[in-house]
Amino acid sequence: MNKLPQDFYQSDDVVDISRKLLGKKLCTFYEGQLTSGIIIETEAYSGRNDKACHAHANHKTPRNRIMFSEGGHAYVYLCYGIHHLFNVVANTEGNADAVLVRALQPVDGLEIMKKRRNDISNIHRLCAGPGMLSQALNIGMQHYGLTLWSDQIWIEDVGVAVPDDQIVAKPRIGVDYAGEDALLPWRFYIAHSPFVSHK
DNA sequence: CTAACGATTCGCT
DNA sequence: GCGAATCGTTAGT
Repeated sequence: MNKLPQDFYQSDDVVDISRKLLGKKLCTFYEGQLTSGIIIETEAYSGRNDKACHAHANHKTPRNRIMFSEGGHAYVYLCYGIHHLFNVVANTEGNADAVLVRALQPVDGLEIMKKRRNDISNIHRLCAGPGMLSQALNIGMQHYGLTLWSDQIWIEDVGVAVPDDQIVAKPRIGVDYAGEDALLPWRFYIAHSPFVSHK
């Protein structure tokens, strides 16, 4: 077990952190059960200039307050009243950047994750979206604000190196409301992976 | 206090 | 491909 150190998250380049999270392993431990997956797809959000970001123009609200903390915390929120979306808080205190984790290649606790996902049979669809992976790993508001080296949720370096030419950069999903910022190529995924989300 | 709306997913056509 | 589900957050009255 080799959890990422806090300084991994404290760079002021959230796009770089977003790319570097590809190939890392996101894990949760709940009721004696370990579930995890390799991060296949991410999106970067910047509080400073990015209209798609919840903390756009550094606007702080009760929901997004954890984004203003130092990097390495979990930012979880409820979307469409149904889905919990998991983000990695980045940068230093007062700089509200975050990385949305959008897809995983399932690794540990396959049967448990399938059960949580209503006995889905297609392994490629098990964690192929931000709401899906949260359901599979049982990520919820109980994780809001936890550090990513805690005992309940954490991210490991498992020695997987994703070469730059294997990283695809595309515009982010579901942020049409952000105007020109919706065009930024801040969605990243591992080329040819069958575990990537799709609209 | 009220109302509009999502960083989505699933089922049905 | 399309539309419903579903409710906390947010901004405005």
